[in-house]
Amino acid sequence: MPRPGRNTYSDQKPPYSYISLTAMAIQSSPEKMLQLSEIYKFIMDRFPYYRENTQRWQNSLRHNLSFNDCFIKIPRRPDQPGKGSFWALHPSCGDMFENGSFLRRRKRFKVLKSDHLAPSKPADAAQYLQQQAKLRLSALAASGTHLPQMPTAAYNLGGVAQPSGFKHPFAIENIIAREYKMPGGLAFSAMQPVPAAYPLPNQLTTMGSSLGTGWPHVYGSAGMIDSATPISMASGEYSAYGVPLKPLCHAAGQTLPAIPVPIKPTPAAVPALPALPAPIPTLLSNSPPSLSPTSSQTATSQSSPATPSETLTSPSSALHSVAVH
DNA sequence: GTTTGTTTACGCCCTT
DNA sequence: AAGGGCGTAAACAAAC
Repeated sequence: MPRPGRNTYSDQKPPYSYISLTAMAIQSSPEKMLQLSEIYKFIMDRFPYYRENTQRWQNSLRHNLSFNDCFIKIPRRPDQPGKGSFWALHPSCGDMFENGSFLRRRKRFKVLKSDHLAPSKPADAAQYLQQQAKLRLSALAASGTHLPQMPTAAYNLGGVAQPSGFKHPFAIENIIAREYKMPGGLAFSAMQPVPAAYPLPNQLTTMGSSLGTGWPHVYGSAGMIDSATPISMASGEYSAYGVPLKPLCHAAGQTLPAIPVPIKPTPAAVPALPALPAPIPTLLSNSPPSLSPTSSQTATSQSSPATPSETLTSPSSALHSVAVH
């Protein structure tokens, strides 16, 4: 394990799983979706450890992309040929990581494969999502229920803002933010890791939000994606994905209840999702689980039957996914 | 031929 | 000890 105060961290393996790294990469992108090669690049740019043995870890990473339901494959548009698809995070996978920490998942994110309530046609799916979202929003409005905790908030309808609460030091926004928020956009020197140590995983349970100010194993680079840049959701900037809803379902052949909503719908896809707010707030800006340190600890020590994934405000909540153990 | 994606298998480690 | 998460290897297929 990397130890604090050693400048060799930079070459040591980061304490993040491939799932975490991939999620970071995807979340750091303005469009919340990346091609495989871009994910590779993100990781290699930031984590020197992964500049070696690329065959090994990239194979593992691909395995994770395919194996884990939390990643969804978004096909290219027919008019934008190329190799490979785009990868995005499943809208409901936000609570995979405890307190937003990307060290180790609390539970594995799994999409239920049988859901007779879920529509099978893309058009139906859109309506289904829309309906569910409305229902849940209505329920919320009626009850005054508090908003959900985690990244599913990225799919908040109407851009309902969450108060900025406790952010786990290993949460995506913290991990990524530390880099590009360097004054003047300075990247870390390759041979001069930041002095402060990053917290060891086993320290997490006692860590406060003030910990982990340095990320010696993380380098910035010229190739960094500037996730701090305000995300333009102008429809004219929509890029590659045709977003036929069906192909979004992970694993061909599966009749998935989960219909990943394109984070940034193409004009072509908009008609299919008429009621979905086009600009979906970014995960980075909304992901912080509105957990106080106290509540997060509670969530940690006692996994209540009602998981945070069962949120009530977003279309994604209509996606019948569940964290299974 | 290379890259991308899927699947299976195995072992290690941690939590329960 | 059992179960689950994770990392790794490997085989295979499809797309480019």
